[in-house]
Amino acid sequence: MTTKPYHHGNLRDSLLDAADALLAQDGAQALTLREVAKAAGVSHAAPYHHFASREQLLAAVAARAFAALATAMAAADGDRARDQGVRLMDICEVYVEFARARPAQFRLMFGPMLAQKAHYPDLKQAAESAFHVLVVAATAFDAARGPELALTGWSLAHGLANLAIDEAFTDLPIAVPAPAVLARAMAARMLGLQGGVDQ
Amino acid sequence: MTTKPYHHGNLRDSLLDAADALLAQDGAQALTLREVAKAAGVSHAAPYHHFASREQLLAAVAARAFAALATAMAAADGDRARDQGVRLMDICEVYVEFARARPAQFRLMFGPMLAQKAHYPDLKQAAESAFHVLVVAATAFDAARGPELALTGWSLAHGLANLAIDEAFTDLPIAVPAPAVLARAMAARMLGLQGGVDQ
DNA sequence: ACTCCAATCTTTACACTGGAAAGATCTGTA
DNA sequence: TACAGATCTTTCCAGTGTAAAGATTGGAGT
Repeated sequence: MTTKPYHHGNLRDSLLDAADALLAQDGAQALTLREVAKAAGVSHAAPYHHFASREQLLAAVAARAFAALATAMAAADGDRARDQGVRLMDICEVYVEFARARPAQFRLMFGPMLAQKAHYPDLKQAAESAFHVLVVAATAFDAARGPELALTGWSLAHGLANLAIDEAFTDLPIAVPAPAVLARAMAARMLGLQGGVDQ
Repeated sequence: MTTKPYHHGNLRDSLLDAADALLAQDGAQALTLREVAKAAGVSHAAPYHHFASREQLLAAVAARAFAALATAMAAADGDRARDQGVRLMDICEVYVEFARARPAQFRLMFGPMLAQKAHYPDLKQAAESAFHVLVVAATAFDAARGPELALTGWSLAHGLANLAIDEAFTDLPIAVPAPAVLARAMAARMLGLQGGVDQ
């Protein structure tokens, strides 16, 4: 039998992984440092040697999630052969689907807990690198209106993503298409292309 | 000297008021039931005779905030003489400005804490009544595309509001107009009107 | 090989939180 | 006036984040 070593060896990453897993189950609200520590197989105070506080741990988790989002958005933008407008629609769809696939992570990224991102430089930079993908794609579509399109597209995708995972669209007195469809339709309208959902 | 009565008399509302005030100061994260009780001048267990849990108290606060938002939106839509498109732009602007004026309340309304609104019927109804104002205004603007416009406008305003209070627009490598200006410009583009921010 | 230091992890302790339970006080109604 | 229910307080408990101090380990320099 292999006796457990005193030193974990890779505790920092293990804690982040454990927190990620627990997050998906119960949401950030119910995430406990002690549970994270237990899941990683260490004592409840061990995390403090890698993170100054519970918030810092969560900020690190959120930073990793932002990196994943940026990667997914960049992948959607990756196929340079396609039409530029389609690529922007793809980015919006990926954004919304990311939120729907990882609602707890998405809420953590933008939620009130880490609202003052200025306190977490790494987190802020990770968030900006994701936005940067959108700015570049929007500028490629229309150099003059690029920044405005990026802001509008971000707002659109962000609002849709939030409302979708909050289930604000369920039991509404009007017919609502699937989020992914909505994302493409809204993006198309924003770009001045045809392709509205109702035609 | 008037000795304090054993019965508070209007504790439920006082608790909601106190919670509202504390919310604006420190955010929902830091809001403590015991502080709320102290602010209302009662013992720390008194709130449990009016709210089953901390979450229920916060849900009630959020429901009141939704009612206030619906009122503000209805007021923006109130002047029936104006152009229908302008009224929709007004609603979007009011939505964003509400979030900026009461960020903590706004985050509470849509945040993860009360994500499963199905558990709080009053809250859900209050949220839907606010959305209803938008649906009616959008349908008045364009009967056929009303629902789609309402969903798009809501997503747009909601995303912009969230990003604005998260200060996601600060230190961005592009020039960003004031949120209220952005709200009007985005709404105008969505409606197919002129009035983009860059012209 | 030995020493010593710094990093890593554990143990112990504390203040604070949300909530349960039981008792005290008041208010309306018969 | 008696009493029943609503309202509020007191007391208590488990769980949480975090601080502090001690135990264990690996590695660098001699």
